Amino acid sequence: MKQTARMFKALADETRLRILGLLLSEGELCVCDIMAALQLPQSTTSRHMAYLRTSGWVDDRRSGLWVHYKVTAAGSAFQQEVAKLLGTHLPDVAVAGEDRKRLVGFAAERRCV
Amino acid sequence: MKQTARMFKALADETRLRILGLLLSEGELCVCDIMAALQLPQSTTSRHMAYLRTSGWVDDRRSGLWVHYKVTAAGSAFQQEVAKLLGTHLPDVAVAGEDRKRLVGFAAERRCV
DNA sequence: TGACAATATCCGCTTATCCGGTTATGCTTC
DNA sequence: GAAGCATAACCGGATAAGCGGATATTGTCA
Repeated sequence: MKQTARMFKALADETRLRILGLLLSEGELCVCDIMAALQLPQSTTSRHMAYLRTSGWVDDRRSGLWVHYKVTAAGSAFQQEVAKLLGTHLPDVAVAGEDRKRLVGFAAERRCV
Repeated sequence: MKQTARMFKALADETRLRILGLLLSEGELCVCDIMAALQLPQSTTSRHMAYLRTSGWVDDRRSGLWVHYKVTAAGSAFQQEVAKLLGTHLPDVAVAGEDRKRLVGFAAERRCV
């Protein structure tokens, strides 16, 4: 039960929901993408990514300087069901659309591989 | 998005998850049932019920001295999907079984209608 | 109306969480 | 191996959330 609460704690913050929504609709993104899309300072972004990582929502992959994150596929069956629901719901929220728009705008100057 | 975060905030606490689990498996319960099943002081129980009520997870029904709570059927489609998932997952958690057992034990001295 | 029972709210306290600036780490390139 | 960039960890302050005892509210029944 503690574990379940921890899992939902990660979803109980608007910023982390926006990040998960973006990852669910776009697939894998690097930290700089997320900073640009959500317009967050680096330290804030990194802290939320660490929270999502340690609570088992995302996996990271290092590639040179850049760290890429994606929603994990290794969670419990329950968690995967929740992720599926989030994937159908979050992209419909208005803020998520704006985040995606900013991400596209950033793609031009994007340097991470 | 804010609304979604608020909805998950209600799920980000172990006690509230236990309460919801109990309501999902048992249907309607009064506050004294929940106090007995979870072995919580009255003020703590009431505060969590208020939280669940104002965050739109439960409906209350007053009957004389007693207030009965049940999981609402009036939420958004998304919320109802989440509730369905909770209903299949929460009862499997060990603590939930103990809560149900204590509830049965309390039934004898139970006076609320 | 007065005593009592069930629930809600208030209060003071402790702990958790969020934030952004600053500093540290780790990788790459020259 | 030094410089530079992307990311992570740390820090201190502000806000929010949890807790349970005390008190208030609301309903019941004699």
